[in-house]
Amino acid sequence: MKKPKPKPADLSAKIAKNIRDAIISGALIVDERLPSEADLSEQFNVSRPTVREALKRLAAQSLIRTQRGATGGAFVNRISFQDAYPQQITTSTLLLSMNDVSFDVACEARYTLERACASLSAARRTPDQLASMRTEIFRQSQPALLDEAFCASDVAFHRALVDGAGNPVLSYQLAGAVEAMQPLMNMITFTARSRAAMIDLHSQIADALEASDAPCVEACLTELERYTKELAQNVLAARKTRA
Amino acid sequence: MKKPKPKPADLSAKIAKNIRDAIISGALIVDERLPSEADLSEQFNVSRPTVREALKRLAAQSLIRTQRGATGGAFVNRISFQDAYPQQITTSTLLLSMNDVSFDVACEARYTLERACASLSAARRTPDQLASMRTEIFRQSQPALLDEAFCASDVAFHRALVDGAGNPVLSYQLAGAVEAMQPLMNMITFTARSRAAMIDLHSQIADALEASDAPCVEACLTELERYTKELAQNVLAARKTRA
DNA sequence: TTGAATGCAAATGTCAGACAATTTATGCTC
DNA sequence: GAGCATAAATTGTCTGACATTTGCATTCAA
Repeated sequence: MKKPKPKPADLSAKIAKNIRDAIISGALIVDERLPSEADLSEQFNVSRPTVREALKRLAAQSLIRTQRGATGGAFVNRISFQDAYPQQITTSTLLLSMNDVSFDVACEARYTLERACASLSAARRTPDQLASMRTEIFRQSQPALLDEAFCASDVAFHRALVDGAGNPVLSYQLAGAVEAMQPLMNMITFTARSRAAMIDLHSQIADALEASDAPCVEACLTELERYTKELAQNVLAARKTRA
Repeated sequence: MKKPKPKPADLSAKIAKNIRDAIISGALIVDERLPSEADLSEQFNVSRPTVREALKRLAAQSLIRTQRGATGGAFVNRISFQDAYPQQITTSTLLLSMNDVSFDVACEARYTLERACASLSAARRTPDQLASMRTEIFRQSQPALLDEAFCASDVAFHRALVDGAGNPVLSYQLAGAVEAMQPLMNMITFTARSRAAMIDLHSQIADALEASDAPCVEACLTELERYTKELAQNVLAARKTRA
C-alpha cells in the first residue's frame, strides 16, 4: 500500500498546491501574472470552476490577488506583515479556544515572549511608542471604561511594548500570542483595585523603558504575569463555588 | 465618497467572511455541520459555485473540512497545532523572502525567542527531547552531510529545544521564526571548521539543558547568534568581492 | 496635432443545469 | 438477524453562458 492514510486530494487542492509550491520555490515571483483561468484550466486539464476554486484557496492565504478587466488576472501577492497579522491572530485565537489551552499556558507563553522583547525594547523604543503606552495607560485609568475596552487597551499597550523592539519579525510572531489572549482576558471582571494594580505595573514598565532599564521591565512583566494568573484563578474559583 | 479605498468584495469573499465570523464568534461550534451547498446558495441567494468558492477559502485556512456522501457536508474544523504549523511556516517564510528582511533581523528574532524558552526548557525538557537533540548533534557531525541537510538538522535541534519548554503555544509561535530561517541559512556554505564550532555550541546547550542550567543555555544561544551572523556576513562580503 | 469619446477585447465574476463519485441509510431477501 | 442491493443525499466536476470591469485602440472633433 502506498497510501496508508493520505486521502486523494481534490483537484482544486492539487492545483492550489502546485501553484503554491511554485510561489514558495520562487518559480513565480512577486507581482508576476499567472496565466488566465482559461489557460490554467487547459494546462491542468480541468474546468474553469475547478481552477477558480484553486485560486480562491490561494487568495484566502493572501498568496495571490486577482484583478478584473483587460489586463487583469491573478498576480503573485507580496505578503506584507500587515496582511499577515489578521490571519495570524485569527488562527492563534482559534487554536486557543478550540484546543482547551488553559489560561495559564497561554499567559505563560505571552509573557515569556514579551520578556524576550524587554531588552531590545529598552534599547530601541521610540518616543512615539512610549507615547502610545502612556496614552493607553491614561485610557485604562478612566473608571467608566468597560472591561472589554480595558482589555483592548491592555493589548494595545503590550503591542506597543513589543513593537518597541524594532524587529518586525518579532512583532509578527508575538502578535498572535498577545492578541489571542484577549478573548481569554475578557472572562475576567476587573475591579477598581485590580485595574489600579495593573495600571501601576504598566506605568512602571513605561518608566523603565524610558530609562532603558531592561531588568526592571522584565521584573514588572513577571509580576504582571503572576497577577494576571491570580485574577484568572479567582474567576475560576468563583465559578466553581457557584456550580 | 464613503469608500476611499476599500473595494467591493466578491460575493464568495463576503460569504466566506460571514461564515468565518460565525466560527470565530462561536456561533458555529467545532464539528458542527454547515448547511449543504445547495442550502447555503439559497440562504445567501447565490449560485452553488459561488458558495463553493467561499467554502474553499475557508478550507484553505483549515477552518472547515468537507466530506462527501450521504451524511457528508462541510464541518467546522478543530484547528490542531499540527494543522497550523505548515501554514504558519509558509507565511513566515514568504514574509521573510518577500519583504527584504535582512538576515540579521530574522536571526535576532529567532534567537531572542529561543532565549526566551531557555529557562522553561531547562526546567521541563524531557529525556526524549534531550535524546532528539543528541541525535541531531550526532547527525551534524557526519562530514558527508550536505549543507542543506546540516541546516535541516540545525532546525530540528532548535525545534527540540523550543518544544522542551513544554508550552504548545510557545512552540507554535516560534515555529515560524525558527523554520523560516532555514532558507536564509541555506545561503551559507558551512566549512568543517564552522560546523565544528556550531556543533560544539549545540553540545554545550544540550549539556546545560540536561543540567538545568538556564543561564548557560542563554549564553550559548547568544554566542550562536553572534557566530551565525558572522558567517552570514562573510558570505555577503565574499559576494561583494566577486561582484 | 491633440484630446476626448466610443467601441472592442480580454479577463474575472456569476449563474444555471447536469452528471459523476462517494458515502450512508434503508429495505429486502434469506 | 445478517448480508446484500438499492436509493438518497451530498460534494466534486464539467459545460456553457452571460455580466461586469478595465485597458487600449480607434475615431472624431476642436
